[in-house]
Amino acid sequence: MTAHPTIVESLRQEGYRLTPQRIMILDIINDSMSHISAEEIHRKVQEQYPFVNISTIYRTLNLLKKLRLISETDLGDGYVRYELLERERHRHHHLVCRQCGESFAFEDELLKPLQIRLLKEYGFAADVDHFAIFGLCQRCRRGEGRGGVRKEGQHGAD
Amino acid sequence: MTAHPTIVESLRQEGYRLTPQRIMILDIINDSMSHISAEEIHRKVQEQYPFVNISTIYRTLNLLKKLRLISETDLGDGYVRYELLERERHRHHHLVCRQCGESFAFEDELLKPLQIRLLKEYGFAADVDHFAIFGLCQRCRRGEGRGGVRKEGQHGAD
DNA sequence: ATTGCAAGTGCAACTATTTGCACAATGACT
DNA sequence: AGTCATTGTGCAAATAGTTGCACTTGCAAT
Ligand SMILES: [Mn+2]
Ligand SMILES: [Mn+2]
Ligand SMILES: [Zn+2]
Ligand SMILES: [Zn+2]
Repeated sequence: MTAHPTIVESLRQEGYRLTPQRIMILDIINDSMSHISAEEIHRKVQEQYPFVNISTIYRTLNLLKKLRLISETDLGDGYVRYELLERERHRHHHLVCRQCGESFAFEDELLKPLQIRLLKEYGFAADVDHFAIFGLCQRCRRGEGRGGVRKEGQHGAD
Repeated sequence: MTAHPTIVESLRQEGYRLTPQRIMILDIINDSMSHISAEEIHRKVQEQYPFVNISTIYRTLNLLKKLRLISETDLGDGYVRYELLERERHRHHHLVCRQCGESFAFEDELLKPLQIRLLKEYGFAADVDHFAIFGLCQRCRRGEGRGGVRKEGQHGAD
């Protein structure tokens, strides 16, 4: 319970209605420690209230994304994943290894120079909310291709 | 006819079979002046040979992508689009305006510093083949929001 | 508390893309 | 030219995600 009241307020302020579905979804994203998929959100919502349809989840996620309250990212596991967008503190992005599937966070600071050049040279204001950059991690480059092989898809029971 | 013989050769050299489907698909991507979708490729293939299934298109695209012969990019119009990856010359990326939908190319050179820092500081070898960075273009930032409104989806007849 | 209506929801049908499986075709070896 | 193992293909069924439409609900004005 209690999605950042800040967020709930900003929703109402923008003229959007505070439905129980929206509040539940926000709570779940807020309580989730990391990137969460629509399917996972749907399962958790249904534990509380089983009549919520998956399309409502997607519609709410798209709204929150449009308002830049959450990020939407493909981290390469076959599901689009969502995360609260902290407006002030520790903005971060991810490096995703194509071989082992591991995901490493990196600081927003590394993207600032690019952002600045795009603005200066092209007048383009890049949305730098939450990137995922694919490639090969250090371990995999060294041939220490540890067990974990890239998995795509199929939401299973946890 | 005649997809870069270089590419056809590299396919055979890697031990993949040269089926008429693969050659047709490569020809179409090669002849296409810009980013092309799976559906568009399928339509063009079917003009020549109507029995090719769309799943073959996707499977071939996934193969060519794995071999880094083509790039796969979401340019925000609701379709994943494909393009030959020139290995040597003029590698480029795109800035996509979330408001007007316009797409502007920019040189790979701008991503080099980031690429180098990721390698030095994280040991991560980023695949920098063909990025699409979303944001607001100069015109739209200035409020000159020219007509064109963001369109998502629905492949129509051209 | 009641009303009215625009915004939101559930449902079913649809879209793009993936996958399992039985059958067909490639290309290496003869 | 013919054989054969293996790879690739077509088809149908599945997947995640979207959308039109009729019904419900939040909420502002009374
Ligand atoms: Mn993250
Ligand atoms: Mn391009
Ligand atoms: Zn790795
Ligand atoms: Zn624009």
